[in-house]
Amino acid sequence: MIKEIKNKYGHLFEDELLEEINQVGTFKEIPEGFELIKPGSYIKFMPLIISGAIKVLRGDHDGDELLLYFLEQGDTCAMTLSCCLGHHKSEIKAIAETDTKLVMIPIKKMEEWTTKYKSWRNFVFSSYHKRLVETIETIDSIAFLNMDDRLLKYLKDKAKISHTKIINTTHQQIAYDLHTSRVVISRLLKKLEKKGIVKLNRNNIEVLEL
Amino acid sequence: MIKEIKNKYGHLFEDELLEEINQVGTFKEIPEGFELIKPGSYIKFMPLIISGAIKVLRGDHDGDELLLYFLEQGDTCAMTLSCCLGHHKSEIKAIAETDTKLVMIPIKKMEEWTTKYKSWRNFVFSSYHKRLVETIETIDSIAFLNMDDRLLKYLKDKAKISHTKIINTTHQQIAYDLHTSRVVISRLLKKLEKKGIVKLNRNNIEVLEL
DNA sequence: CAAGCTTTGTAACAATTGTTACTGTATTGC
DNA sequence: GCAATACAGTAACAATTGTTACAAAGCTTG
Repeated sequence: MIKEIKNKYGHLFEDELLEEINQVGTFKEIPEGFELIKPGSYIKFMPLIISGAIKVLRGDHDGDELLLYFLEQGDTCAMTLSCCLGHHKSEIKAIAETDTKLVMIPIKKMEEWTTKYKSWRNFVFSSYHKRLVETIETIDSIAFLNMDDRLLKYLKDKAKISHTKIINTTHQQIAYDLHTSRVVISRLLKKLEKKGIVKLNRNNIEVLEL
Repeated sequence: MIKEIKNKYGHLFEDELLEEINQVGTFKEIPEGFELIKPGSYIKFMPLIISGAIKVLRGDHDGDELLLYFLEQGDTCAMTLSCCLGHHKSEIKAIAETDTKLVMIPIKKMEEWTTKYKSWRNFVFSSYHKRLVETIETIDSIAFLNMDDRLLKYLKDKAKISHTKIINTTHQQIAYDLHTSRVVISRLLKKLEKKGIVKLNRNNIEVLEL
């Protein structure tokens, strides 16, 4: 494990901290679609992402949901952080977007490390910052964009995160992520196809313009 | 100054830190409507709110804007925090919602204190957490609620924050905060009045049901 | 108080998004 | 292969929100 951690986090953390991560962390390989965090559950571990991608959604009481942002290599989940440090319930849902490798850190170490390592503190602060900025960008999309532009942005983000132009998903799944209906997505996708921006197939969408 | 800081922050910070705040902080009284943070500007001080309230908005390039949340006594601005620590530009706008008293902390002290004081670290973490949660709640409103419910929530929040049932504002101002048009707000307010939930006057709205 | 400005009310209409219903076509499981 | 299921296309319509336009009422200032 130490090699992969060093590879992805070596430029951030000092050797001593890397060694501690190696000691107390648990390496995990998560398959695409696996639900890492369920709304309402208590979180006992904090994930450091080695490779792959995780999508983080807001889920309300009625089963409505909405994509907040994606996490990539080098990221951690700020909601997890604050749930850990504040011992709150999770207000979110996290699902592996692709096959993902990560290291689970017991929450107990978190507080210890914030005291002990400056690099860890900076990492935590910068994670919070990134997540806050991304959440606000999500607000931008919902508040300032029409559904067609939100859809296009969603497709581009998804293509970027999984490093492919071909997105394997259904219209219904997109509808869930954007909190709208399947019919609306089908309609707008057809419009995008007519404009030559995407190519539609069963269970997959090819983004032609990136 | 020390008395007011101790009064509002005494339960959070140890005496030594309170003393430092007293030494390096600048006490300020801000009138209602004063623009504390402009989008695109660099921030050099971090405000600790003693009393009053500040509203924080997202402002995009085209002059579109949207209310993110209110800050109250005991709060600080997480965006400021991360701007300070990360030396980023502000992506937001902050305006005094009521007459407000606050202490401005030079950003240089921030990092020093995160190393030195555990209580300060916890304060910063908890501020981030609160802001992240509130930002996500704002997403809930925009994504899951219709404009009439958003409007009612806005009115109740505003009444709560300024400790009064009577809100002094114009329909146009509400429209800016909720990023819609004045006509829409007037229309929905009239509906709320017919339902007996609010009473409308020129330049003020009385919220009857809290 | 008269002119000008701000604020609010309202109607008529447009655009966007949401809903229901029904179709056809792939895919899966037996 | 056949039935069941999942997925996508489309139309027709409803609801919500946005836009334009104009009138009336209240405040401000000379």
